[in-house]
Amino acid sequence: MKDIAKIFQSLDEETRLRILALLLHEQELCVCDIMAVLQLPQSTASRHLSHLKNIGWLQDRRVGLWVYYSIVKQLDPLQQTLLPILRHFLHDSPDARADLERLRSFGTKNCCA
Amino acid sequence: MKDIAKIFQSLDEETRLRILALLLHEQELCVCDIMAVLQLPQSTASRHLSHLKNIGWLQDRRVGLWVYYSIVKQLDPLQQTLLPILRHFLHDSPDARADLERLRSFGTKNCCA
DNA sequence: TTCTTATATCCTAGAAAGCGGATATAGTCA
DNA sequence: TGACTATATCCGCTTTCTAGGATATAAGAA
Repeated sequence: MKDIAKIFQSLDEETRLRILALLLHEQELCVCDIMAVLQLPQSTASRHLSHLKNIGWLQDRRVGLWVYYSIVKQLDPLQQTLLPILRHFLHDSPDARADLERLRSFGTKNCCA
Repeated sequence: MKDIAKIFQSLDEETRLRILALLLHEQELCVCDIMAVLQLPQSTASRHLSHLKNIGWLQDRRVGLWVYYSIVKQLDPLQQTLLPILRHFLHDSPDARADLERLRSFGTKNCCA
């Protein structure tokens, strides 16, 4: 039951939902992308990403100086069940749409491009 | 997005999950049932119940001195989607099973019986 | 009205979580 | 090696959440 609560807890914060919403549309993103799109200080972006990784939502892949985060392919059963629900409900959210728009407009101008 | 986060937040606490798990099996329960089964002080039980009511999960019905809580029939879309998932995953939880067992063993010996 | 009971709310303390600047780490390049 | 960069972690501060005893409210009974 604690595990279930922890999974829901990982979704109870707007910043983390925004990160997941982005990664539901983009294969993978590096920390600097997240910082730029969500306009977060580096430590804040990194902290949320590592939280989502610890809970099991995200995996990371280091390429040189950059670290790319993506959604884990084989999620835990509850998370696997929740994923399409997140996709559906976050897709309707104006905040998530705005973030995606901002991501597109940045194009390849970011640090890791 | 804030609304979505709030719904997940209402599920990020073990006590609230235990209450929902009970109400997924029992049509309705009064506060004293919850107190007895979860072994919570009265103010704690009442606080969590009113939290779940404010978020939209529960409705209450007063009968004399007692207040019976039950799961809302027409939930908000996200909650409606999450409900069967909760049913499924909470059903497998030993904690929830233990609570149900305790509820059965109390039978009609409670305050509101 | 007064007493009793079930529930809700108040209040303060403590725990947990988030924030973001500062610092550490890891990798690149010269 | 040393300078530089992207990311992670540390640390102090603030905010948010919870617990549970104390008090208030609401309803029934005498």
